[in-house]
Formats: sequence, C-alpha cells, structure tokens
Amino acid sequence: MGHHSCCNQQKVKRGLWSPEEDEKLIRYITTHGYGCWSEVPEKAGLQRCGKSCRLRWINYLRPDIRRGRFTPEEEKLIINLHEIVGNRWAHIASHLPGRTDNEIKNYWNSWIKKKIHKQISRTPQSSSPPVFEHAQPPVFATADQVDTILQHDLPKLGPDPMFPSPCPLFMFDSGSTSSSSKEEQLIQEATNNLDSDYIWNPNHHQQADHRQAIMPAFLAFSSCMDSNYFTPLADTGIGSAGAQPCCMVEDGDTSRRSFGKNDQQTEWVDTRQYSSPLIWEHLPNVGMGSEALPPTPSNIDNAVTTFPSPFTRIN
DNA sequence: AACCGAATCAACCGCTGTTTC
DNA sequence: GGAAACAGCGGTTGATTCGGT
Repeated sequence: MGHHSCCNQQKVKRGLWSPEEDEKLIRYITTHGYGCWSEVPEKAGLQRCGKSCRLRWINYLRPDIRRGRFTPEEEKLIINLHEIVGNRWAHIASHLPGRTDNEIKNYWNSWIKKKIHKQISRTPQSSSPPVFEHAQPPVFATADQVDTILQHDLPKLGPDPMFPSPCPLFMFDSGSTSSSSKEEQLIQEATNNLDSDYIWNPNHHQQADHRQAIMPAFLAFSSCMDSNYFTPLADTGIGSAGAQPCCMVEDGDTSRRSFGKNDQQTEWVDTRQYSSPLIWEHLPNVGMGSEALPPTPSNIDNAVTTFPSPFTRIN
C-alpha cells in the first residue's frame, strides 16, 4: 500500500479533521493561497499530507461550498449529467456550483441508485428482464481499421448458432470536426441503412428480415448533439480520439447498463425517465470476466481480431 | 434502553495525466 | 526522452448516525 510521496512522513495524521486543524488550514490558505499542496502542511503547521489538506479544503473548507440537501433541480441535473458522462463526478460537479464531486458521488451511490431501483421494482416488465451477455464492447476504430476488418477478418469468421452473422459494432463521433471523408461516408451509410433500434435491441437480432441490415452495426453519435449536455463532453475528450468503450442492451423500456472496472456491476434502469435519446455508459474496461482491453489506438489491433456477436444470449 | 443492520459521508487509496527538471 | 513530483480523479473504506425492533 504505497502512499503518496508527500504522505511518507512518519508523523502524518490520518482520520477526521479537528476544528483546530481546520482553522489552521483556513488561516493559511486565506492568507497565502495554496500554490503547492505538498508545502501547505508544513507551512500551515499541520501534521497532514498535502493531499489530505487539498481534499479537506476542496470538499469542506473552501468558502463557496454549498451544504445541505440537494434540490430537486440539482437531483434532476445529476441524473441527466450522469446519463451522459457516467461516473465523471468532477465533471458533474462542475455543473453544480458549490457542490463537490465527493458529495455528488456519495449522493448518487446512496440515494439516487436506491430511487432508481425502487422505480424498477414497480415496473412489471422489468421484474424478469431478459439476460444478455455482451461479449465484446463496441470498437472505436478509424475508417482504415474498419476497412481492414471488413475485408480481411470478417469473412474468416464462422456463423454464430444464434446470430448467423458476426456483428461487430463500431462507433463514430459524427460531430467530430476531425472526421475524415471516409469516416463520414461510413457514418452516412450507417445512418442511411441502419435503424439504431435494430443495432441495440438484441431481440431484433433474431428477426431474419433484419439480419443483413444490422451486421455489421455502426453507431454514429455526436458530441455536438445537444448544446446543453453534449458540448461539455468535448472537453472531456469524448470523441474519436478519446472515446471509451461502452455497452448498452435495451429491452423496451429498460436498459442494462454495465459499469465498473471489471464489469462486475450491472443494473437495469428504466430508460423512460431519461430525456436524451442516447443513454450510455463509458467503461474503462468491459468484458464478462475476460481480459478484454478497452480499445485504444495502441491495442486496437488486438481488440478487433475476433468478432463475437455483441450480444450473446445466456438464458 | 439496548441492540443491530442500514444508510450516510468524510477520508483514504491507488491510479492516471500533466508538469517540471 | 525519461524520471520524479505533483494534481486530480474515481473507487472504496470505515466510522458515525439513524431507524427499526
């Protein structure tokens, strides 16, 4: 258990802050500022590490902190933002003046999750949702990589007993200004030929009429889609360059969203309560207990060598 | 009043990205 | 270019509080 370099000192205190410590920190920062946090403890006369001081100041002591219960408006905003950016608490917090990422994170983990589960339990159809196992995350690939996949790798694959054709899923940021003409062409084809409902809804994979239409699937999304909610995504790096894999399986009004480092957490949520057309989760890593790596420019060659169907029925 | 489980939330941990040397 | 230091973030822990029995 390595500590932060500034915390390696023997006499560093841990645990709750006393009022005296708070007072020392406030007095120091209000008079000197906090140029370098690692220097703050010594200069302020605190036996804490700089990291701890920073956290205490940011989360509890800074003057613009807003305490107390979240308002319904704040709650709604948190839900909407979480729907878009996932567990990017700092990003969500930047939209709620005076609220901290830690506070929002705690709030979400306790109250909002509970509320959503309560709503789901009241929804009859969600009491026994169909269970699908997604075998691979969508792949973020350049147009050239997609070409290679379609020409070389795809024909080698045998038919899936449940879904006769392999079904790689590619995602593009159609709002990216850096899209090449080839990418734009692929996006255009995808949006012309594909109904996103067929892309996402696993039930449709069993409808022979639509099989050819959905494979492979391209999902174009736009980081500029909504000026209120999608524009902030641009500065988080979500787009063709900073894209993260995500998984979503929809079934009528419910969606199974997977999240967590090893896809260990899965929940059904009622999508009707959300206002935006796309509900998705950014996953740092996905895969059902496998060593699936998030596709990045460095590992994408490995990530796209095989194409199981994106959804594999397990019951 | 005492106990216990659930809920809450402050703080820590470990990791990643950025900056500096 | 590489290492070290640092800032910042999200996940997790654990102490405290709350509520039910």
